[in-house]
Amino acid sequence: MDHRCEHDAAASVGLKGSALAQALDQAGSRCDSDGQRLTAPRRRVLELLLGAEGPVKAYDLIAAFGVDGEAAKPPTVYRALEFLERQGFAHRIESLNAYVACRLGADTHAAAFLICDCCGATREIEPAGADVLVASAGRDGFVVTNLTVEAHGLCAACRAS
Amino acid sequence: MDHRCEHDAAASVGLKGSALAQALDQAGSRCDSDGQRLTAPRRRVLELLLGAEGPVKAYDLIAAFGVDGEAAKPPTVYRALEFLERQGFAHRIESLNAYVACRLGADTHAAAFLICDCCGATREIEPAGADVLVASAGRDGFVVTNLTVEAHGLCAACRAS
DNA sequence: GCTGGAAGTGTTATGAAATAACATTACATC
DNA sequence: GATGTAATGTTATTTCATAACACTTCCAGC
Repeated sequence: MDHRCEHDAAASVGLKGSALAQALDQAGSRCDSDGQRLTAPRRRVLELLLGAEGPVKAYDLIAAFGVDGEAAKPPTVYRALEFLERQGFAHRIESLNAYVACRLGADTHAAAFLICDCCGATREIEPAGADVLVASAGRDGFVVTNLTVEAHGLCAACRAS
Repeated sequence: MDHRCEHDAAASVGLKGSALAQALDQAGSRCDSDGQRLTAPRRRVLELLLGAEGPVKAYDLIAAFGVDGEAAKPPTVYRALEFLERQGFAHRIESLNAYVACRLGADTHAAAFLICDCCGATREIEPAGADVLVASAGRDGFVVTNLTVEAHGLCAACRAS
């Protein structure tokens, strides 16, 4: 989204150094125990997402992929993103065409996002009220397998200024 | 979304003839009283959306725009869509990159969608539980201006077969 | 009725996002 | 070490959306 203000509210701080390494190792372990493989490109994309301060566009990942500054081919990154989403390590934010590392750590889960249209800060939250919607849909015979909840608006910091 | 089954569940029947004309006139009246203009291209795009049986891709609108079969230029349709969304006559479905006419008639409102990944049927519903989410966000100082809720899954018909 | 500004449209071109298709390589397991 | 599956590499293309600028329409105020 377009940043209309100058606040650089870093809602989710990017991981660095040992914290980053630890998060990656955790992801690796979880893949192992799930019979999945956190291969090099997948690990690299997750690393980029975890290190970022907010949602990242696919083509920014593509550009940043190579440690030497060399870009990846689009399918490389899109495949990795698909895997990371499937495993619950990352989420796609539909209304931004962007991707974030999952910050709630739990297993595959429904996610919701608060997206400040002013500073761009994006916070992942538990989707309050989702159970109500799923139940309501269920009464109509509709089974929800995947739920997208994205709330745009203004964060506290941007409202204050 | 890809239709994986053969059900052609028409969740929202496309309007035709006098029903369509009436819906368009109603939209025109509401624009008048709101100081807005339902110009020719806007009216045409709304007509296409109302006549469709489900979500429509922007480039399908572009292709179908000319009554003589001639395509429109992309900005023509995208501008019209932007207007229709702003006025609450249409919604964009982020997870499909597609657009639908609003079926709930009310003024600008939050919308939610149940999208069957099998037959493609898409139903607009009142976003049950949205109040909970908005309230929850509000407690954190976040003011929601726009809410996207899209539930993917299986509709009753597709589950049955 | 002229005029000036805002809103809307037409048009060309381009940018951004995502995937199709097919060749090749890694990896487990038998 | 043969075999099948999963994952990756690579080229090309398709799909989705907007930038930029010229032109027209509409209407409020003179």
